Amino acid sequence: MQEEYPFRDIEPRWQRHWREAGAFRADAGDTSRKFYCLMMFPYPSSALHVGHGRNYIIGDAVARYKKMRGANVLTPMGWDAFGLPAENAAIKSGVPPRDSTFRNIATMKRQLEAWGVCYDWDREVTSCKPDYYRWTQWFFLKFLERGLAYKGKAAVNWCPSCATVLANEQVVNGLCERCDSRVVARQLEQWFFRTTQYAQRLLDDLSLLDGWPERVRTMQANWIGRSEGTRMDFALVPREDGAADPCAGVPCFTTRVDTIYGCTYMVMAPEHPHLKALVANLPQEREVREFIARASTESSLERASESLEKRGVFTGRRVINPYNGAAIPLWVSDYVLMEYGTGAVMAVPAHDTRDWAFAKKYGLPISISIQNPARSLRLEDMTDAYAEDGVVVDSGPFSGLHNREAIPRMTAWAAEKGFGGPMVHYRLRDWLISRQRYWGAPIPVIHCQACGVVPVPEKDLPVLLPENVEFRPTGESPLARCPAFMNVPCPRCGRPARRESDTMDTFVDSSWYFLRYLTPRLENAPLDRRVCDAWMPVDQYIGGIEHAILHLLYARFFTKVLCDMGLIGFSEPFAHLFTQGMICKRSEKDGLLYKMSKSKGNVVSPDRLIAQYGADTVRLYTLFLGPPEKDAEWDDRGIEGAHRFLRRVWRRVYENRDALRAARGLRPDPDAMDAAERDLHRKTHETIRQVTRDMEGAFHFNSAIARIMELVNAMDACGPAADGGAQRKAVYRAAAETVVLLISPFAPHVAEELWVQLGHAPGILAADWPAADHAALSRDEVEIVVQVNGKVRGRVTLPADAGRAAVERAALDVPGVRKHLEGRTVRKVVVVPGRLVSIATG
RNA sequence: GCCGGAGUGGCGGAACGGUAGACGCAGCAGACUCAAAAUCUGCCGAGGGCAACCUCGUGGGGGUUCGAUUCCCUCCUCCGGCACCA
Repeated sequence: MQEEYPFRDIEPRWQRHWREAGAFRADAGDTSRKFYCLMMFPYPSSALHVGHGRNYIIGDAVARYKKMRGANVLTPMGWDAFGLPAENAAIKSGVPPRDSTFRNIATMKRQLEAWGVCYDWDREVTSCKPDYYRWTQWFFLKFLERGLAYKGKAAVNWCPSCATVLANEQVVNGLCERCDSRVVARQLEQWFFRTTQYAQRLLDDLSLLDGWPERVRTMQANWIGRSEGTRMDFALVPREDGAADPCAGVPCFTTRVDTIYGCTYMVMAPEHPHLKALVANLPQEREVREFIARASTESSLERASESLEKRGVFTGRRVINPYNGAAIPLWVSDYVLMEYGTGAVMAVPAHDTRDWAFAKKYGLPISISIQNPARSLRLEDMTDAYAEDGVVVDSGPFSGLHNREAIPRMTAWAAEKGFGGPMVHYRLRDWLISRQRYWGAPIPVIHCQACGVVPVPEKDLPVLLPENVEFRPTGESPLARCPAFMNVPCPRCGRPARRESDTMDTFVDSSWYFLRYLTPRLENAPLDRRVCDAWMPVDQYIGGIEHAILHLLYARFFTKVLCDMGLIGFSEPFAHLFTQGMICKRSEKDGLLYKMSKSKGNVVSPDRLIAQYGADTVRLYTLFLGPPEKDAEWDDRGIEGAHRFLRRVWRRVYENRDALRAARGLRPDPDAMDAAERDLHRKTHETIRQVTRDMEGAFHFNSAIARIMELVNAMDACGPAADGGAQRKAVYRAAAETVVLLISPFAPHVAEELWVQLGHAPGILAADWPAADHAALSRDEVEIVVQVNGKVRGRVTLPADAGRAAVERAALDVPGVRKHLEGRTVRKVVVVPGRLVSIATG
């Protein structure tokens, strides 16, 4: 054994040991004590930085801890390997996406290994490999069969500068994430998954996810955005010229039907499908068409900007308020959105702020139909809409009701009269999965002149991505310019046909990878239900908060669909979710804190730090930074402290090697200990208790590590002399072994090495996690704090079993306490056994 | 605007309603050393006092309690999510 901590020698050696021993290979057969520990699989972008590391280090610590607790742990890893960055790199550098992706995978795999993070690599999955995306395509076909996949026209995010569509998450505040150009809407034929069909179940089942952070559940609930209200049809006043209309009426949705008697006009979105027909050949047609044209050129950012005054024009048409029969004007304005509700709203300026502003601007009538509790609302005093609750007034048979009471009654009335009724609306929209991009799973359908959209027969899967494709960004999928790919006979009629050139959103790939890990090499099916049902749900899922909505919602949706199809027997994929905070780093330029990322140029590579300090130091520091669910600031100086600590642990074992060896087999005997030994013995077991609590609870590894540091500090106060007593050695050895065991999930290499140095067989993962001995936690004497009027005025040491009366008597007798009681009468004494006495004076 | 989360030393952060600041970083002093590094020891919220000690202190204000960083009300600030949502 060397005096200096030889991490450069230890770490590669143990990494090889774990790999060769298959230390992380799960026992596929026995799932009675199964623990599926999953980390979100990464996108293989160039290389990992220490910010990424947090995710893997947390997961590895959990997996190691669970193994020591005797669980059959499954920790697989794979690659979310399709995606835009590889393709953009190909446009820039000419390196094919496949090449750069596999090169990046090799780099990241090496980095993970150097970190000492272990996986069952036999189960590795790579979403861009045909044996994986074949099944992604298969799921698409199954969705298509069940009517859950469909093609429809939709507005997509279009970046004019990159000449491509962007995913929602690539649009930041209306700007392209990469080039900061304004994103505009474009109408394109797109493929969708019908997520809206599952909106209610996705919402309801959130209540089953009590192992999820509350905030993630809240975010999902907000995203689904269930809103209960009323639907009603406004009949059109027929045209004077007698011309026919495309529809009999205009449906609209409201959550405030109680205000309907105050409705003085109606507003349509510029994109409303019937709008142009409604104004055909009217004097207003020209103005309306100009308005529509102008609205269509605006970016969503411009349209949504609060500062922009809402504009609108009168359509020349009127509609009938179904409640009171009033004919009211129909306007078109950009403050109404086609994508929410029905694309038309009833406007109640007296009780809606936006309607108020619009009515004021265009001189539209305003009419009060809800009174405040004081019944003091007067139109001439109002400076804004009254949107609060109140009493319904001037509303026919509903006048006099409280507005909250009126809502169900008025809704029922709509149903009774047949012009509307209750309606539930969701903010959630169908999932747009088309991408006009090359580096994704091709959508497996064929377009035939005669037969229309024809699914690729299952036996022809996978639809392979062609190689040697040109990547010029033109807005059309690169696949469309690849004749060898595009031209195929129609599977139905045999005539020449063309393949779909869009590929699938990469979130489709990541919606089922956790199932593929369970039978990664299965050839005739994507999964095996028996194996899935035995291992699922994932016991602990660990990933970044940035996936709180998209990935986690899509994966839940997929799981429910697969469950409905009978492919699996459970409907929620992730029982416990842990979302770690981001690692940030202060910018050298402006001194501000930014998320560590390549684009911000503030990344810290693990490679150099591991070379200089070792993986255990980097791991320990990463976990010690702060509570893992919170963002943390990376400061290179702090890493010295972690290294110093490991060096100290190493040296303590080295310095005391003779005593430690001599104590093998000796058991600490509380009856034979002196006071210092008993303190260390107690500290050892207190540390076990506290660290175990941190591991089981909120994963507060930072405080777990602090506890272990305290134990090492305590060991220094009770060092064993080479010729010292047997008890001293035994207690010290027990403390040292405890440190090694407790530190092993965080700093596994040094723990493995010291475990062997302490005379154990290699393989600390097979050792039992220590258990706290309650007898060791007890004390003969306790220090009691004495408070007078809430302030600490003294302490007294008493036998632990002293009775209340004795404690109180002793407390009142402490000199510092007596001083503060002089001239006062004791009003009340509270005794907290073993802790304190609180005295209140009159 | 709505919904979450958070405000504690110079810094990261600890504290089942019970001694606020554990643990670490940075800093200061000392030991060892020719010297430095490493290591070890001590100090390290603010103010007052020769000292024993005293006062203040967990974003502000109020409340519950013998006792509040912790529970309740209210306000302020910051961060995150959603947002012309009808």
